[in-house]
Amino acid sequence: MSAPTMLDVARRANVALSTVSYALSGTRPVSEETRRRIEQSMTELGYQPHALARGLASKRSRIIALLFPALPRGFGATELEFVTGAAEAAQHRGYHLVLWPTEIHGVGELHQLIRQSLVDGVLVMEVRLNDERIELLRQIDVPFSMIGRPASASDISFADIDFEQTTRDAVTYLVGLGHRQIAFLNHSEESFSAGYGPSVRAASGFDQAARAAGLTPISRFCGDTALAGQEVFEELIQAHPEVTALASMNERATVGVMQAAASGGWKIPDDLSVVSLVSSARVAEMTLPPLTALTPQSAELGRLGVETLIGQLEEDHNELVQRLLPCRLVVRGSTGPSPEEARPWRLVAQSG
Amino acid sequence: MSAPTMLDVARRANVALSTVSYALSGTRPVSEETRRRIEQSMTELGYQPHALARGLASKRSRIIALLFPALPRGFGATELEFVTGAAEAAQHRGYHLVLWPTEIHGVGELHQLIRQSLVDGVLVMEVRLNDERIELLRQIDVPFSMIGRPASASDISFADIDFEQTTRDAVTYLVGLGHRQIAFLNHSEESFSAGYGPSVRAASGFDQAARAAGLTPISRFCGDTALAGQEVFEELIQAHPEVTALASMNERATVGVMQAAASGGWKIPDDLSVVSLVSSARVAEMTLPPLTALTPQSAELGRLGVETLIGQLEEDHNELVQRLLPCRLVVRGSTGPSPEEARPWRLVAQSG
DNA sequence: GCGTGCCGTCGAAGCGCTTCGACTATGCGC
DNA sequence: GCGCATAGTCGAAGCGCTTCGACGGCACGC
Repeated sequence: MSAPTMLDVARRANVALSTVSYALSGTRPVSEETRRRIEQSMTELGYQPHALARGLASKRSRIIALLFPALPRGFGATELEFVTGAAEAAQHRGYHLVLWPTEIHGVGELHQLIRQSLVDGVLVMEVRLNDERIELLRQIDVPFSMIGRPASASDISFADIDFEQTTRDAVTYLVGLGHRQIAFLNHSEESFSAGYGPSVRAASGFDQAARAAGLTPISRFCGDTALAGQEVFEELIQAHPEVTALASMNERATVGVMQAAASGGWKIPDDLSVVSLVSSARVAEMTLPPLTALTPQSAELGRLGVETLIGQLEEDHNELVQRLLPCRLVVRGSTGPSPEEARPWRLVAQSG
Repeated sequence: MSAPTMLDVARRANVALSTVSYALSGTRPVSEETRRRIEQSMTELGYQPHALARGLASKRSRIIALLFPALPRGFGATELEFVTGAAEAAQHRGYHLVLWPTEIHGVGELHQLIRQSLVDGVLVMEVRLNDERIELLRQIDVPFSMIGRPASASDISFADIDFEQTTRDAVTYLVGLGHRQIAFLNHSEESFSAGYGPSVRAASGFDQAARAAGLTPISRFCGDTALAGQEVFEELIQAHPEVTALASMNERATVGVMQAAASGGWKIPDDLSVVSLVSSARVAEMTLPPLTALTPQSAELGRLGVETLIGQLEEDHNELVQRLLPCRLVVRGSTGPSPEEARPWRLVAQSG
């Protein structure tokens, strides 16, 4: 009453066991007639190949590991979508995805896990600019790919959000609405100095885009709390009352900004436009008005990461795949035309 | 240059292959001296057992599947914590966790996956009150356990949030602050009628707790958007201006409520206390003031689910484990004493 | 007509492990 | 002193699959 094996299928179809294997894998030609009998025999028995046996014999488990930092800060809907996107893509390609939280017991344990020959390759998430996992994987010589990327990734495959492009898109969008005084709200200065990729890349994208548009870049670091956002906003409008638009990389601070703005009598989007960068719909829809946001194609990134890795595993030419995906702009209620454009008296009042 | 096998270890230690196996598993006694030699030989070679071979021979893969609905309703930080908690627990027990998104291709595919003998057991997440996956798993006769639970789970192991207790805790907390007019904000009426567990259970918990405290339960259904929250709040204070506290199961609506309250001139928590049920810290800290919340012990639930399942797999007595975990109250800025208590003139004004 | 090649199939040898049966050496009861 | 359990070890038989080498047949070229 246990599961049927390949031998059962073979007997029922009156062929050798190996022929069934060839019919299944296509490794060697099998006549039309024989293939038909084998397939019928398989469906009749409800045969499913035994994953472990297959893996042991072929030395390819068709399992890939998803490496993610345990207890990460700010793990949210976006990251979850990476995971589900990756899992779906893997399933689609006939692979399985195992979850390996790391960094609790350090990188040594990772080495041991890989030596168990359970996985064919590794997909690394939440890659930091300087990530010891990457170096280790390279040394072990296991196929891997990343979602995100370290500072120098010249020879590794990855899929990542295009933070610079995303920031430029935000600026372009705001400039198109007539805004000329645009502020950029980043994560904390600590995370920036620590080389947190998104923070660094978005900042550079902003400066670049602002200069290209002939604007003076105004930037602020800000802790990842609503309260910090509130405080930074107060300071910002003190220092730059002329600001009409804000592009924020910092979701949690953004909420604080909006509430501070509201209690300060600023109407969003009439007096101030706010666009949230790299922000999931889930968060963007949590505010009033809902945030115009540049939303990462997270599931797509997860999918890409898996595809890239499987490509490496299945082809021999082992080509480098590096993909940067920009975020998609979803206009909601938090952005509108520049007040200086819509209500030019403001400009007059200021210059006067 | 390939990985060392058990045979390599055996030769180096001058013992039979099977002796190495016994030393490793403890299945049969091995003398102290022999064990020492074997262990030394293993560390010298950097031996790691081959997971697939072990699984094939022992008929136990030490892999468990985590089943979760793809594109589920409001998959957020809480659910992600289930996953990471489960993955960590599995790793800790020497198991691997594979991710199986389901329901895109229906339940039939699940059956096929299980027949591949890749996994020893299944952990089901986001269980609905009437969940076909449960019935299927039971038929296939594969060990499984759940995070969440269907309507009738008399004979299945699970770990779930204690929604009823959580709601009672919220009411008790508010009553302790002097509130006597407490409203309950649920998810949409559709999800309630569809038998969405949290919605149904929390509602019953609220009615029960309110009656027990001698209060008249006031409840509202509400769509899962800030805007819907706003509208429901307007309607609610129209119908029940006496309300001083709100317990909400609906995170997204809660945000709308708070903003509507703010623009209506209500001060939180002075005029209105808000407590968010089954809400992650991540969301609770996104508002101003930050929300007092009952936060689920998500990682713990994931851990419990895995432990329960592994227990089933490893012991013979296959005992039933059903655990309900209440949420933990974290007081933040959105709750305070009842205004009627703090400022009794309000009461006078109303009665006059 | 006979080599040459390819098609289609078979049998057997692993993949690296677990586990069973068997064997020896020892200790124990009586 | 003999039987009998038990500790400690070994060899071999799988687990269910992939893959290699081999072999018979048929088509082709010349």
